[in-house]
Amino acid sequence: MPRKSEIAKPKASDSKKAPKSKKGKGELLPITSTRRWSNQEIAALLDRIGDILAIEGENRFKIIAYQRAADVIEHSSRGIQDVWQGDPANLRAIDGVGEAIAEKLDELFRTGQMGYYEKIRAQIPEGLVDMLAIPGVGPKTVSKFWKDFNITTLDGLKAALEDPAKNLPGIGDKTIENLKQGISAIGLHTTRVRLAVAAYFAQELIAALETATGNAIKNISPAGSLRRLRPTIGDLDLVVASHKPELVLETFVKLPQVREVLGHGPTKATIVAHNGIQCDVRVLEPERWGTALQYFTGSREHNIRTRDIALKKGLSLSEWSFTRIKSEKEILCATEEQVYELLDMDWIPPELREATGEIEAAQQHKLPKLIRLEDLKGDLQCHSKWSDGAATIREMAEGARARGLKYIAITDHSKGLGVANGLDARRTREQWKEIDKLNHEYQGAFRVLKSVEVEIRADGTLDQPDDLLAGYDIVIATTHSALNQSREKITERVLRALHHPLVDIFGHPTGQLIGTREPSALDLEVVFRAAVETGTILEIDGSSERMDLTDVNARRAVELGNKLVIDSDAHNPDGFDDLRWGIAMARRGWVTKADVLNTLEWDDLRKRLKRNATRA
DNA sequence: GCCGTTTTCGGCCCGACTGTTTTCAGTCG
Repeated sequence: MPRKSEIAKPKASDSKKAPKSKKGKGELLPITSTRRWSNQEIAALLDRIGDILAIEGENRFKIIAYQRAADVIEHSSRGIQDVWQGDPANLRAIDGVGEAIAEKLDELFRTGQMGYYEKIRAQIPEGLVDMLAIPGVGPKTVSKFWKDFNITTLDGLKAALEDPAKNLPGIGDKTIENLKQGISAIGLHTTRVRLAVAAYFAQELIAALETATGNAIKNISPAGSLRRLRPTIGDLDLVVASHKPELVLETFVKLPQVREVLGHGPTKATIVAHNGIQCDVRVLEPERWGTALQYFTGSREHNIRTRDIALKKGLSLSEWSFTRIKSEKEILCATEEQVYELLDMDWIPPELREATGEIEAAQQHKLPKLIRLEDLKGDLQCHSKWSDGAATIREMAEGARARGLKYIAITDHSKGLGVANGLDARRTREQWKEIDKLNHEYQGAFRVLKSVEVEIRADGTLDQPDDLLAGYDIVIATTHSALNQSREKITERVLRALHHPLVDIFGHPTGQLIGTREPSALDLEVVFRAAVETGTILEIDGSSERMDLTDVNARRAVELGNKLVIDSDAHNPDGFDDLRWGIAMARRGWVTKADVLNTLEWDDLRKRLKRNATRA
């Protein structure tokens, strides 16, 4: 939920110095030439404008307008520059983008410059925005440093805080201490962790808190971006229903996982755990569970919209309750369903609460029926000891069976990927014999598919000959090397593979590794259209490091008519549990069961494959 | 700066916690 940690890393491939807001050391621009702008960069630029305006003391609603536009653009499933198409009027269709911002973005796309930004950034000292990165320091404080004390840089502030002779009226000892700590902590609390890491840690904290508080806790749930299953999590939010909030919070801040207590009041506490994850806990009475959980799940923008709808119905909505504005009478909601019902909406799955159309859909009773984990009948990417996996094919099959799956494709790597002990033709045919034997044993109760994760070479050719590719049940093609190719080059390379008649699936399309490797420069819009045209299926790789396609990309792909598969990319039997992260991305992307082909039985799925369609 | 099933003007979500300028502004979520 926190605005300031929602800023995704700009694409490394797109710019050397990308716009950044609130995160410190964010030298912005220079904007010098026309090029392609990622949504993240545009959002960061608009946020930056908001920051500057805030320091200047501008009308706060103007600042909010820039922030909201940034938020919408960042969460958009389409590249804003693609939407633009040379006409600012196209940008006006984006919620939160009006005439003024549309004109400014138009100028940015046409000229590579934004005059307004250049103008306002020249009005304040360069270093002021960097100081916003200090936790607890906002625009008013920065403005005070500047105007009252003539402090305009982080280093200047640091020196002033250390200087006993420096008189800083209005800044007490406690604040000075907090500022010193805050400066040294810049960047420490802003790293987002992967969804899986946050989810498992939340489980651990919840178990510890429940054990330590006896029966004081009536209900407890993750909220915030974790409950919405965003690919990465900034802060961990937990909501607790209890009649003993003091006891719960006293216990919480003393848990062994806690490194530092940042705040501790009667209903709320904030801590930093030893693993560096910041965690907020809120406690309310069980009678208020519905409004509490709804509010803390967010997103921020979803809440603003829902509260606005409440206002139009004469109701004020907070985490505590609804309140009739005229009579000041409280209406308590013990469930989230009641909250949405009072707003005349269907209950909205948390994964959709990003203010990207779910509210309108819920009002019109047109929410999609999202895919569920139990809808999956098979997994079309996993690995065995034959390449870089840790288990035998039999062990993998048993792991999948234990989770209710009916088939898996063993997709050990092709030989070009030397690091992964890739298979050549001879070993491939040996592996097929083992699979045949296993399938014979299963007698139809389970099926192991002959498959390969074939490497798409830098020039777009495949790493295995066609006669070998023709022998598999199904083939998934992926890129692992030369991921830093230019947009044109890597797109052309992938298109070549999509047009290959024996490539059934294009796996983990962008090659991203969350927090480690940015997505490739691939033009997904072009790739998605080509996949539809060629009948190539796109993969959501659920491995918690990949989650690729991500939510917005999956949504766009389905909008364009693509079919998907959701795979675990498991390298050991427990790896099949990663299917849940793939499902998370799919659900966030509004994906339904009908969009995902491995919800089908193998016999039905087989008929949908390109290799079999083209033969028929 | 954005927006409209009351509005093209006049609104814009709501509350917790902290520190200090002791009654509330600033920040955060």
